[in-house]
Amino acid sequence: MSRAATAPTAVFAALADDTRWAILARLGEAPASASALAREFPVSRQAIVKHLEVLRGAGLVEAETRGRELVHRALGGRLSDLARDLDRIAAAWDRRLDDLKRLAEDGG
Amino acid sequence: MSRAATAPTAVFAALADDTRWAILARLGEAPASASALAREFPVSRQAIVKHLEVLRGAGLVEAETRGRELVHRALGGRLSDLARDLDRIAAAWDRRLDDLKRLAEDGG
DNA sequence: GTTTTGCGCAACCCCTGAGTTGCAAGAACG
DNA sequence: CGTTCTTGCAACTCAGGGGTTGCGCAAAAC
Repeated sequence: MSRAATAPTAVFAALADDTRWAILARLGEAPASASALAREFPVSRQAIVKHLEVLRGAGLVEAETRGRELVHRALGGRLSDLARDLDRIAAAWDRRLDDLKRLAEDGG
Repeated sequence: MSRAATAPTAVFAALADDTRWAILARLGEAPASASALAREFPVSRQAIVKHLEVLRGAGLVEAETRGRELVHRALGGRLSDLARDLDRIAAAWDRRLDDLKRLAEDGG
């Protein structure tokens, strides 16, 4: 229970960009290298590289050297962890909201 | 099935800021007005207002006029929807990864 | 061995967004 | 009515991040 369920803003920041999300989704279909992605996306290879670094930093992507290429693949683990946290947080909000409403009705 | 499970980057962007997340978490505990939040957080009221607008735009917060105050409260709905989507996406990634590995082993 | 092809580093541009201050207006309460 | 509290709009600053280009280098490919 030592996971940081308090402020997952770092992962959110990694997911908050459209290009980056597109790259991630693409890697979710099949692994690819930066150069390969640069051929598929309308941005430079360097832009792709930066995005991949961010994604790797957030634990959403893993890289492996294969030949002279650096192949990246999407990891579901971090994302499903996040999903679990978000669900718990959302439930807590709604529960507290209900408590407040109940108090107001009982008290009025 | 018309929900945009493809690119939830808008909601992510709303959640990607530490201050904004803190405000949202605070609203999850109990509703509050912008001025009230400005007294609790080390930023100006205007900054709070901007954050609240972003959160409202993302469907994470709802506002209601109460007396002369505008009271905001956190909504869990959007967040749990997002959690569901993320979980499905993560599962798809891992499934595809397994398929690829299986193919590689069978093929080799 | 020469020519691709892919990666890494660095410098640079530019726009967005977080934050600030200042001021005007309107509802609550004395 | 006057004061106070809260809200809203506007202009401004400033750092960070997405994107680009250029160059050098190493590993494959031929």
